[in-house]
Amino acid sequence: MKIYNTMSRKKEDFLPLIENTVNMYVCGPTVYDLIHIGNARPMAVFDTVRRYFMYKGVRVNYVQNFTDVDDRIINRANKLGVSSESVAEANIAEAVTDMRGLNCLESTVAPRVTREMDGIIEMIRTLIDKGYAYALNGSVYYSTRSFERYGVLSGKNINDLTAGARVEINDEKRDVMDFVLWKPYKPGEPKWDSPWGPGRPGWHIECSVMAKKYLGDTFDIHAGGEDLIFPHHENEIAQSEAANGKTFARYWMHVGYINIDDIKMSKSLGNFFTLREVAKAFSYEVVRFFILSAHYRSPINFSDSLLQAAKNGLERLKNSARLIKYAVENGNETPLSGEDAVNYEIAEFVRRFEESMDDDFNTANAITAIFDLVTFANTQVSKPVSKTRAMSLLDTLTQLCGILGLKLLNDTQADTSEIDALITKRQEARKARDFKTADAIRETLSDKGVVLEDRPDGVRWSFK
RNA sequence: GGCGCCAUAGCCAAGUGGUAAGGCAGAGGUCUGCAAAACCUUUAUCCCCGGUUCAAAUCCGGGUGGUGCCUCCA
Repeated sequence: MKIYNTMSRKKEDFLPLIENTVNMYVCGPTVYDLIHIGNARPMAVFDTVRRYFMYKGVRVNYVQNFTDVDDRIINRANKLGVSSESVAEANIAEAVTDMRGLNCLESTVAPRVTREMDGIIEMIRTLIDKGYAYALNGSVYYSTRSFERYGVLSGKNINDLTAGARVEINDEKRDVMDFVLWKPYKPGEPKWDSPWGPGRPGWHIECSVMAKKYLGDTFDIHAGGEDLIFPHHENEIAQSEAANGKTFARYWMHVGYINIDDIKMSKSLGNFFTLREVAKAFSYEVVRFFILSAHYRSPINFSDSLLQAAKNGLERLKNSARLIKYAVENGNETPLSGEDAVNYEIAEFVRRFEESMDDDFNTANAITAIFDLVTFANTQVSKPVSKTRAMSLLDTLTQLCGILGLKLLNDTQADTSEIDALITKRQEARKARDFKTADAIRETLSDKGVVLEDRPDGVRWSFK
């Protein structure tokens, strides 16, 4: 398996530190509001990465944090006249709802900054002791120039940065490129005690601390959005490697941006959508499918028409699952000739799927393999087919889609006798050429989520 | 100013040396009371110029256009 490593800027063979276990850390959202679709991309992508590892028989320790102390949360809380804890608490709950909606597996650990203060203070103290950080007037700063490798991940040179960076004026810092590890308390903000006085941690230190605590000094994959490469991940490396004296993450994975009209979605431009509103207009599943339909490192545009196209494509997969399921329930009991050839074909689709996923999680190509499987399966089940053959088609399709976190069949149960009665009634109407009534009944059934197919051999129905 | 990325059909999107996957949309066909679904057929020489090579969308150089990071952001 190959993974593109942002650090080396090339695809590398992936070799986990511990056999059969992958430790990965994914930077999670800052919970000041509902998460937006930009947050949804790493969630969907790295959940898929995780599922694929699991499919390969590898255990995954998946850590995704919630940043629950931050300027924006504080601003929000002050605006609403409530505590920042309650803002964070409420939005974590919302984020969890959204993540479940996206069908993301629960994190092995979902740490929160506010519960990790001891570790944070500990690491800051270590950095000061080792000469990488300095305390000043209640603040603690990291001295970037003390860390020789600073810039390795983003490919930036400190001197180039200082030349053009629009840095806020802060005469206090020894160097404009230094970043804050501990911020002194200001009225209206939450605070924790520390050796440097009351205050709160800077943004970057939290991930260094939580990754160390839950995954160790060195772990396999550190993941997040592309916009975290600099300065966030760069700073994490500086902190962790300086404090621990070891390699931090061995592979860095970053998802591309989500754009609106080819322009990056951003807070400052205000051109963003919450995941909640998009899921309402389409569905979480469509969002997930849409995200996975492009390679995770490419930027993707977001628009209604693109979502609609994704929705239609996903519909095709679901229809296929329905057709195959019907064949599973109604197929021949005894195997037909040519089962071996079919099994060989099926294995070939799986092989192609894996080959694509093994190549830096190329979900776009993996989906192609699925579509080809679907065409094959649809052809198979349009002819007489055995239960066992239909079963292996269905198992394969649902398994591959399951790796992508897509559920094709919904398991809603309803009173089928009522449905059967309506279908009988409709058939009588059709026989009498009373198509108006027949179509009305079809409409009624459609509202119940029942799809009808009039076939030469009778009516077939299934839940959508 | 420094450092990057991208440019493939109407739309989206794979494809890093051997003569263009897939999806959506469109067109035609099979099936059908009409639908829906499905299946079949059909729609590109890969931004431009030059170079390397037996061979380039794929490598190199130049250009054009777009965009990102250097500030909070997934």
